[in-house]
Amino acid sequence: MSIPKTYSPAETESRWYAYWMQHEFFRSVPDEREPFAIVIPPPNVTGVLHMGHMLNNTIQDILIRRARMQGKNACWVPGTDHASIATEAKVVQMLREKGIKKSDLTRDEFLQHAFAWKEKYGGIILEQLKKLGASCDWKRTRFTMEDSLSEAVIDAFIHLYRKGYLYRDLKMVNWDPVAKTTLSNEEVNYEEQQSTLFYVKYLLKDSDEYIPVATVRPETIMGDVAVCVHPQDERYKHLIGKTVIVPLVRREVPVIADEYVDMEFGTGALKITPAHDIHDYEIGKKYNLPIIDCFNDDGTLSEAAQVFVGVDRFEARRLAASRLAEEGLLIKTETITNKVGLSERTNAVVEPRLSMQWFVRMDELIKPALENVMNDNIRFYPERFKNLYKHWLENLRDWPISRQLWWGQRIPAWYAPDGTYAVAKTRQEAFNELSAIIPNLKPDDLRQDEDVVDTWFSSWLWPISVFDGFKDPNNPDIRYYYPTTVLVTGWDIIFFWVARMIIAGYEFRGEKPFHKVYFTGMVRDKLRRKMSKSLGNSPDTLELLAQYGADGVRFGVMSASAAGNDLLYDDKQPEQGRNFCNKMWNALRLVKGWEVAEGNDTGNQAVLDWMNARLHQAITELDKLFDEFRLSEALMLLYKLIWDEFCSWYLELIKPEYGKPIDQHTYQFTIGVFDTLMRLLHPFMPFITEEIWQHLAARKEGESICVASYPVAEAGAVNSQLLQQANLAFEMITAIREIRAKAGKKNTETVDVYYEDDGEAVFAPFANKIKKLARVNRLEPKQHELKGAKTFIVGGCKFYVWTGEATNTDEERARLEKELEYVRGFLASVEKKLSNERFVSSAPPAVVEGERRKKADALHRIQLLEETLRALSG
RNA sequence: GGGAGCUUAGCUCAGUUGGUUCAGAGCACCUGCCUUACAAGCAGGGGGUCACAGGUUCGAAUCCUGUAGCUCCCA
Repeated sequence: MSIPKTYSPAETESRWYAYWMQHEFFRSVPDEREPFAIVIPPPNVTGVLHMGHMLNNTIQDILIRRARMQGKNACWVPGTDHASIATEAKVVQMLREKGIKKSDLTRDEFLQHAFAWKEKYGGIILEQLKKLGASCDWKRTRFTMEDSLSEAVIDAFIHLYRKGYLYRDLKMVNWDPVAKTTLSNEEVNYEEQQSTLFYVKYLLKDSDEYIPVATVRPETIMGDVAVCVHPQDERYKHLIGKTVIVPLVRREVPVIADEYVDMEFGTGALKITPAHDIHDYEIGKKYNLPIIDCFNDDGTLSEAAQVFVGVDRFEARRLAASRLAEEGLLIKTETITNKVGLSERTNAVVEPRLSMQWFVRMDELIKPALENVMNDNIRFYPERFKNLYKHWLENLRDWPISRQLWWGQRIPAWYAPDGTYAVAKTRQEAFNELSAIIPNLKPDDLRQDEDVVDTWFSSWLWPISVFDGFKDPNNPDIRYYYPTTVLVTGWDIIFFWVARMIIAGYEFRGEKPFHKVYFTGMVRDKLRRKMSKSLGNSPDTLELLAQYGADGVRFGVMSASAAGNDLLYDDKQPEQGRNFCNKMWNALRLVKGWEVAEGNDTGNQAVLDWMNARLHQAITELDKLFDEFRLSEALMLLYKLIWDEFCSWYLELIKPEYGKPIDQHTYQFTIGVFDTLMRLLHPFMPFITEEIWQHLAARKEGESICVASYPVAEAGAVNSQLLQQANLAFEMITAIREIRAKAGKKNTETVDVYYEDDGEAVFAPFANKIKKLARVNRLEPKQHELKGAKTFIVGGCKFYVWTGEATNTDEERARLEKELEYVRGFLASVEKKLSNERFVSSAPPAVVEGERRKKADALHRIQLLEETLRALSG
């Protein structure tokens, strides 16, 4: 049979993915089996596959494929998130390129464009996930803005409103003047910047005296309503209660005193601008000061500012500074470093702004969410994220959910002309409610809230809404799959999303949304920088998949990512994965290339038994690693099992001589082991394992490794004595090879090996295998003195290797003395322990016994080494 | 300012309830090999005072305290 020398993944992967889809192996419907459900963290519809997605989705696929093979009813629900701000920004830009301004469109027209855009581009990332091998039930694909899920959002809103958890309030919010929308605290990034601190004179009314006020924002002076000093500040104490003149607008405002002021910072006097600073707002509220909002929603100055009207805030800052200087009111300037909030979406400097918003009151809602994570009812992997979660929940503020956008679920609140409002599913319902209290109200008088809700207000319902748990709370899907088994996501959205899903789960269903949460780390580049579009340090994922194959890439991202730990990406990782594929491919070529002979008398039985024992030992270890979500360790274990033990040892041990056939018994066993190995590896590397598995035996149409049974460990198969003997035999082979290599022996040349006493017991079942792999001609008991032979000790026995020429005595002596020195040092440390009475009396007996054995071994080894040295001298 | 985490081989990191010859893996490096599955490979090899200083313990990479450096989160 002719199989190409190098494995090429591209064609193989698309062929098998199509086969899997055709046979609907990933389809899941409720039945009597145990469910194993995962809901995907829905990627942004505007998104393309990046490294984080690959890591995250590979992990989900590993868990779901393994569960499927274990006979569970595995259901992985895919979908996308409508991502209000990001998508609206993208659509606005797309329209602008076509010469259409958003402001020229009605809301409905805009939404039509947006949905058209989503239809065209919104599925790209899901197609890319297929290239990665993701075994989602694609028939279940959901979208957070499809009708059913939007209805869930509205229902949730109404539910919370009726329970008194929603309220409207004027609050200081983070305003993005570019996107013209509010941002949540989590969507603001703070960055250090160099800023100018302006020292400005606030003149006292009818006096030449002034209070110096330091500010980095002179463009907000027009909104000043007071100057505040510390009540104990000797510099200003006598001015409290007097009136000062606000520069530029010549407004008369009071000097007030509050302990909030830091006497050390700046001049110790603070200008109070309630409309543009959160702390000023609090102080303003405390002293009943007016609010003067001097900005428009796009960051330009408003009529209320009186000066620089229509000018952008940063330009206004320059203008204000120079006018202050002209008027002689600028004392000095200073450069300082301060932190400035930037919008995560548009990178615009965030403007604190007072706005009427809908808020979710969180105090009651968080209670079950906190309790059930802290008591491990929902388990976090790694556990340390519990701390972060707890800290956040305990310091949580109310959640502002209004977004001044069109793309999203519109808030179901209807306002009558007098401002009275009702929250209801439809205009008619709202009208029914309001007309009862407002005479002569007509349906058309009602105006629906212009805002949509925050995207997270829809994605927090995801584990419920994908199973239609709002529309039909008792439907078979939600009853079967909910709570889902595990959620896999990056720790960076533990607040945005994970915590809120848990809150929603308990609030809307009275039950947790998932049993376990596995947090992945962030993917970073070699310089430890988080991968991001703006840095351009993320590799092109599609190119990676094409270059190394999906299996290679999956291996690469998994091999270096312990749970919750960051992954430092390097091209070496998928390269290693690709090489691994090639290694397995060539093992297949070897096995399939053998001619098989009748008959069972093989001389391989000990090797087969060893391989079987090792295989089942490994399965047990793997199960344990999976239980603890130690996936990268599980993968490394399989890598070594396949490469080192199956390929390097096992196949070499049973490989027939060139041109000779292999016996039926060994062949069948080997195919069986190979099959088991492929099934164990399949969740990690689905494509190549399917390809090889299909080659190993004649399979029927419709058979697939996807749905083959996952191997189960047989405790009885683990023969520890045989494992021990094999290890000694391998040690011998390595020792002989080392001597050969140092002696410069060619592969075609053989050596002779002799042993003393009961040496045969060390390697008995593997004698002929040692001869084969170490290229040994004679392996016999030592009959006479062997002057000049090299020696090694394995399993407490001494072996002599005769390479055909006498060894260099000086070198050999030096080597032996070095080893002797090490063993003596080791012996000393063991004896020290054993001579300590408290060790002998308080350590577990097994440990003490182990130390005694070590001592005996060391003594024996020393004796052998000393003998050898004497013989060398004599 | 408050909190969390990290420091183990040249690099990236495992190391679970303290105890087996426990100091490991991968990559990188050195030497020799195109040995009829695989040079994307084979065989062999070198390399670490487990950040530092104390403490607990019969026993510490592992537990505790402190110090230094780094990273992240929150204010």
